[in-house]
Amino acid sequence: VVVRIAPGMVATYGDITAIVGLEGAREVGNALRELPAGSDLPWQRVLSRDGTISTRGLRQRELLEAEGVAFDAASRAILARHRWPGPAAEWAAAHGCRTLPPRDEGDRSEQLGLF
DNA sequence: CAGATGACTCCCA
DNA sequence: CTGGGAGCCATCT
Repeated sequence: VVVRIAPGMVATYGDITAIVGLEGAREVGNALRELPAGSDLPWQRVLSRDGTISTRGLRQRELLEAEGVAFDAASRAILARHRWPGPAAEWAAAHGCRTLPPRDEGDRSEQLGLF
């Protein structure tokens, strides 16, 4: 599922668990922690519920900023703008996963850059 | 088997 | 908005 997250987009641990519909959010983190050093899997696109980074050091933030993800003053990724909507219905169905519930209008208008 | 831990979340004061 | 505390669950002592 993580591989499906497009560059510049992010998902929360909870999003991933909801999509796979099995483990608890912590297990997603546990799984990602086991990734080998040079993994090509976009692990950096998975964040905590509030958009903060759980890993230590600056590595994850650097990778995200490099692909265009913006952070606020409190070091939280701007979820309203970069949160991944979830897998397409067809893909989810084909892989035994669930889709994410639609997000509210406030977030949507942020994504469209309205002001 | 009891206890501690952690790349998690929620809820409440 | 913030901190604390309690659920949560697979792993590891």
